[in-house]
Amino acid sequence: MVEDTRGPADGSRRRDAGATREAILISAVEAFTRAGYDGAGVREVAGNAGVTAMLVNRYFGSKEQLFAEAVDRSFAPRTVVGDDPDALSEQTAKAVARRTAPYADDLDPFLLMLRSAANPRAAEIIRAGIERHVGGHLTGLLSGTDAEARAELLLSLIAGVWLMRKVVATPALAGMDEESLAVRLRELMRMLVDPPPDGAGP
Amino acid sequence: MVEDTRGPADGSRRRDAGATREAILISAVEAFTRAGYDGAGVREVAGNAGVTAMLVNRYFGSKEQLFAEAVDRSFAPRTVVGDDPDALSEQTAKAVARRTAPYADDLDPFLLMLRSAANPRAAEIIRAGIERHVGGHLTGLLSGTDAEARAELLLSLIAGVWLMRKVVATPALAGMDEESLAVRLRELMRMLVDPPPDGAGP
DNA sequence: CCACCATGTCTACGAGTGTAGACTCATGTC
DNA sequence: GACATGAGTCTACACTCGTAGACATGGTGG
Repeated sequence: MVEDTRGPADGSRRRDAGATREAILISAVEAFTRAGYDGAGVREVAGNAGVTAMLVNRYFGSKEQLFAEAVDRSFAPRTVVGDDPDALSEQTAKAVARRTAPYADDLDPFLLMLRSAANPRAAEIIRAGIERHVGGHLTGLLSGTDAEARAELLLSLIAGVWLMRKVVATPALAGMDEESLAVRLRELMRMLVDPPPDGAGP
Repeated sequence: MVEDTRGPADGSRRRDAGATREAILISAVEAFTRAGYDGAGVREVAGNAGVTAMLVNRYFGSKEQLFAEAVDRSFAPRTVVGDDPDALSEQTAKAVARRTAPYADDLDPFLLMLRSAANPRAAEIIRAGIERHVGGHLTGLLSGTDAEARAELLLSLIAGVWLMRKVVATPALAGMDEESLAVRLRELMRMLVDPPPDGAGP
């Protein structure tokens, strides 16, 4: 009886709206992270959740709204940037180096962003998600002038490394060991975090 | 007589294989830069070149091969990173700040990359294109240890800023004035270009 | 015990995709 | 002036996409 390919073993979860909705959302995060907004289909998301495509639209309204909730779910936990302002450079650099290592393929919000930003609708949703979850939080951790811009530059650096190391897979960066990368990144991040260079007064 | 929408006014270029091929390639660079590999269709590329979709495949074999040639064409001219090793940080920082300004919407290879990297086939083609055109050139400009990795980190920084400022359009970075951004970027790039920190001898 | 409503599925549509084969027509040479 | 060759087009196929409406079904309150 191999009738059902994936999902909850065809008998565990039946007629449980909350659990089904959750399963769809989790499947959506996984699919959007792996293939991006345009590359992931509603049928694929539904299939990996053990339901039909129509149920996705019944619960989430449309693919776009499903993506919006998936972005929220993916960006909500702070897995990359920590909470301690003093150790921000150190911890973030280590986290980026570790989570972009070749063996690690977690479900990172950065991967979801990089693979979905090509679509303008998706890009707008991502922008809103960043502003709501990470942008404000990160800006609050920084002190000095241009905190918001420096926070977004920090995100730019992280996203760029993620892109080149994991998505495009440029050889030297993809093969770089975690320690060396963490050292380089920490120095770069220190420049954005610690000393606000500021314009010298006249 | 508004029978033909775009292209060479329906009478200028007729039965000129070379010119037609060139027109298709230019149209492809524009379309792939604006919408990415998945977002741009062969019919759209053909239409903007004033021909039919089939001619594209007749000249380029397939959409994938067309994309490969478009990547080559887009990455060949060195418009962002200069040729002078001494002024590399200064010139590159200024170029990035200027070409990611809100008013500027040129046909940048970085935009093409960012909007196409979601597709794995396209990502592989882009990786090859970077290695062939910019990677080696940039590595040659750097001296010291880990030149290749530092070159790719430089590209990561550029790509990240391009992504956040132009594609995702994060507010603070999108609205940042060119001068301030150039200053920040120059300092960050100096750290990757000028002094190879190197491991201190034991 | 039965009816009801939420939960989930089936069929289908219209549009769009990349691409293959057959076709038309202009152009240059004998 | 007829004809071969190459430039370009037309029609069509097999497929996927997101989504709408009608239908089936299971758990639960009366």
